[in-house]
Amino acid sequence: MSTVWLEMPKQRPTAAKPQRRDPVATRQKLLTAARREFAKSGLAGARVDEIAARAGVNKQLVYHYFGDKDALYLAVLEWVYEEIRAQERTLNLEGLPPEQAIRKLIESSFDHLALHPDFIVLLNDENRNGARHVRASLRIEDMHSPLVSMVSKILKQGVRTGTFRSGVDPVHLYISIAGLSYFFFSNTPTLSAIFGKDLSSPTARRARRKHVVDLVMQALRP
Amino acid sequence: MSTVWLEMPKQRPTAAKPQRRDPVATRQKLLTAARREFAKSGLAGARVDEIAARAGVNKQLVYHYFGDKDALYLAVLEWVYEEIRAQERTLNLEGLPPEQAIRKLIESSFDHLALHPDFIVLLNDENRNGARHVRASLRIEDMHSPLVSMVSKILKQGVRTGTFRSGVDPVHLYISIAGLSYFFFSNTPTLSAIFGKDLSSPTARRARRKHVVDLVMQALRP
Amino acid sequence: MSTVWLEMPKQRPTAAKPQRRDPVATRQKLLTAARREFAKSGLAGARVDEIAARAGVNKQLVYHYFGDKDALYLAVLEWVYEEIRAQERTLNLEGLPPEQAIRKLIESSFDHLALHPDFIVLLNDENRNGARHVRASLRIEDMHSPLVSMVSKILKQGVRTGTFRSGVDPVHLYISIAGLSYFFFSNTPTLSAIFGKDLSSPTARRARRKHVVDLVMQALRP
Amino acid sequence: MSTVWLEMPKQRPTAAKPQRRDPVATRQKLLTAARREFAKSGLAGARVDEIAARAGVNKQLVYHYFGDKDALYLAVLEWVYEEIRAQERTLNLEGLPPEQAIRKLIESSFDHLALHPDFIVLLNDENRNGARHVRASLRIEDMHSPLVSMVSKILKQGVRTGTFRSGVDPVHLYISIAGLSYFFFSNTPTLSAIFGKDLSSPTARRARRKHVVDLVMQALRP
DNA sequence: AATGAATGAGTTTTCATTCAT
DNA sequence: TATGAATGAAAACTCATTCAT
Repeated sequence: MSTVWLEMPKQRPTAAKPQRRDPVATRQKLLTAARREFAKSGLAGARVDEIAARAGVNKQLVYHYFGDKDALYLAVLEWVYEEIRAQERTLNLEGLPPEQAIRKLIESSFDHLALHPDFIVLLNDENRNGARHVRASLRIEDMHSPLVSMVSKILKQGVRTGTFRSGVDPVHLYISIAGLSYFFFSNTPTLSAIFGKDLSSPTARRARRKHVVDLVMQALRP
Repeated sequence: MSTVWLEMPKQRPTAAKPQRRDPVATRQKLLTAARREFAKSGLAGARVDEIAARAGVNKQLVYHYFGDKDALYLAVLEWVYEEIRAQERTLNLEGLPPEQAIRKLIESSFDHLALHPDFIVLLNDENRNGARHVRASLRIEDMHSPLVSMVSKILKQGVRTGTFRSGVDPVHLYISIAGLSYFFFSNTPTLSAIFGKDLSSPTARRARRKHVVDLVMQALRP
Repeated sequence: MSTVWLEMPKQRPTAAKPQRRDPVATRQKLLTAARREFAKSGLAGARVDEIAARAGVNKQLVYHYFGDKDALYLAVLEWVYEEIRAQERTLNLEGLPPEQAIRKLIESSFDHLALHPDFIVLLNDENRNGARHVRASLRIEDMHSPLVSMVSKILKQGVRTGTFRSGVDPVHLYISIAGLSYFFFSNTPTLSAIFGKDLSSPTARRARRKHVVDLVMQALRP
Repeated sequence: MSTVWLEMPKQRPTAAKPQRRDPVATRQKLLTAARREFAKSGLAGARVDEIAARAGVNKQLVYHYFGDKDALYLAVLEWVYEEIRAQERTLNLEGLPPEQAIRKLIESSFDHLALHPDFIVLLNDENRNGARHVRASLRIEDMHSPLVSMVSKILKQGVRTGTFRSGVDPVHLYISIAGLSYFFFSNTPTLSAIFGKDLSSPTARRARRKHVVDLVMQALRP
């Protein structure tokens, strides 16, 4: 599970004294700070001042490196999308038996959200305004997930081997797998309040993870 | 399915001289306008000016009737929660056979979101800030859904009659039913962009509805 | 010669205590302050903060009453144009003999600029950007000066009575009359510096006034 | 008529390897860019960034070569003043008969403004702030126009030969000659708008030129 | 109840200028 | 000489909220 975005920008190894000017590091610091601020407060609620302060740099550099608040938001979105794709690339579902492959997909999908709660918040904002940035981004367009076709392959294989029932649409299955985890993480606070039950605890998470895996696996039985 | 919020503000009754002052109507106009504005722009992005303009009344009345922007937001939240509970009360699942009951629950859950897309947006914002308003609201606390215990009953009955398998947690099943629809509606824009496929069309919706019902029903088989 | 713009906004006569809220007065205070600031610093150099401070009101009221800086600038332009037209309307050249009429026109043209030095500065900025505001203004469009046709009439009459030579284009004569004064006032600082001679003194002005009148009158001799 | 400022920056000479560093050329490129930017936007409206971009060099070089924005503005002013003096030096009015001399002076004055429209805009800004730069410039001080004394000589000679009337002040005549052209060019946009007549066309210019020459020549008749 | 004026504290963005390489 | 990073002050404009009528 990648945690790249939490790492500090690499120091140039040969530099004796700490670099006072390091554009790459500065850009990364801004991006990291922006990710946190946007996740905490949304696009409209985020403050450029706050982002610069978190990054420990001058506010003007936001404009120097990214143009404006909106472009910075897009850069963050591209980052988190790249991150999720990177994680997907590490799955290597191909060699596995259908059942194991689907199970692994569900679990890693759940775990990714658990590890990157900001992803959800960023996406929610993006969806509210009609995916304006995502649709405009060439980079994200190029990141089309290979998972749907993979899910399709796995389903077919599973049907062939008698592991899965037929008639399951791979796109919708993928959406379901994502949604079963996404909604849980996304709505933990209101669900906890409504049910009077803390769903953010590790125990509750484990229970949810198990439930999601079970639900999907049972649903796929022939 | 209640559609109260789509109704036009009450017409002035039969008074000869058009009534310039109508507190109830004014309050409702503000609430309706606020619901739309908050749904469109989120809590931080919503503009009090815009709400007043949409309602066609003076901005000061927002403060007169609701105190401040935050309280208005809470009032909107209470409204949509009340709405969803009202809808749930109309279900009358008790008399139905378990399978039909669950199916009806899933479908009406899906349909409610389809009809009230703003509900999702409002909840997302609320969840981002830790359900601050919901937890503070006594009214919402009183609206604890009776559905969980009902789902529990239905599940037990289904197990008894051999319709359902055992071992399914009612709370998580409820969350799953909600999440399978919620995520689809919530993320339609980004999903459409990523999959290069318009998920907002009636056809796509129908397909999703069927998939969700199938998935859950299949998962509950013994 | 109108000095309207220097007057304080009228107090409401019946108000015992000074009005705390007087939209008309507030608007006028802003307009007056803006006129001075724009004249001093030009459109780009003027500061909205400074205008509000000069007017003694909150900066936001600039936006409340005028929309933005640009619209405020246009309002000032309309004001000074209206002023110059108002002054022209008071001339009553019709009844005068041609020679007196032209002389009066030259003198009052000179005097208006002497009295309203800001007019020049405002116009210069407007001309630099291609008369963007003037062309967009319906009010200024409606203020077409009646002077050109009047000059035309006077010239014709003068030719008929043998006072003036023929062949003088009225539009260009009007421009010349304006230009002979305008340039003097407009460029007083650089001309004074270049000629090493203070052209801003009352004596120098009187001399210039006489020169302009003489030049034009002599040029019109048959 | 000098057109130096329209020329492209000097081509790199015959050096085999293209010369990356050429202080003289860089300075000139900056000056040319600054002239255009100041003419377009005025001192306050001009952007150092834009000047550097137009010049195709790094912004820092503005400070390296000129100190600050203000000093760059002064350098531009000195340039245009030098240009106008250079043009005046080429007139050679001395040998001409008085009438021809004055006519030539008027025409070349008109033509210079026609060819260098930016001169006007630069001067307007300078005049608004009281000729601050011109007064501070030793170079401009040294450029005192020899024309006034020349006009004086021409006038005297003309009076002697019976060509001109007496009593015309040479300084004011010079100002008038300048003003009759200057105002026309300076205010073309607003005048065109107000008169509903395009004064920027070649035809309109020719008519204006003729009018100005006529007006002055007629005014000087005995 | 209802209106519009008025406010003060922000919020994004701009810009001349300086620093480090 | 030349570059691009970095800065701080200020710019236009926004916005929730309160005041006066």
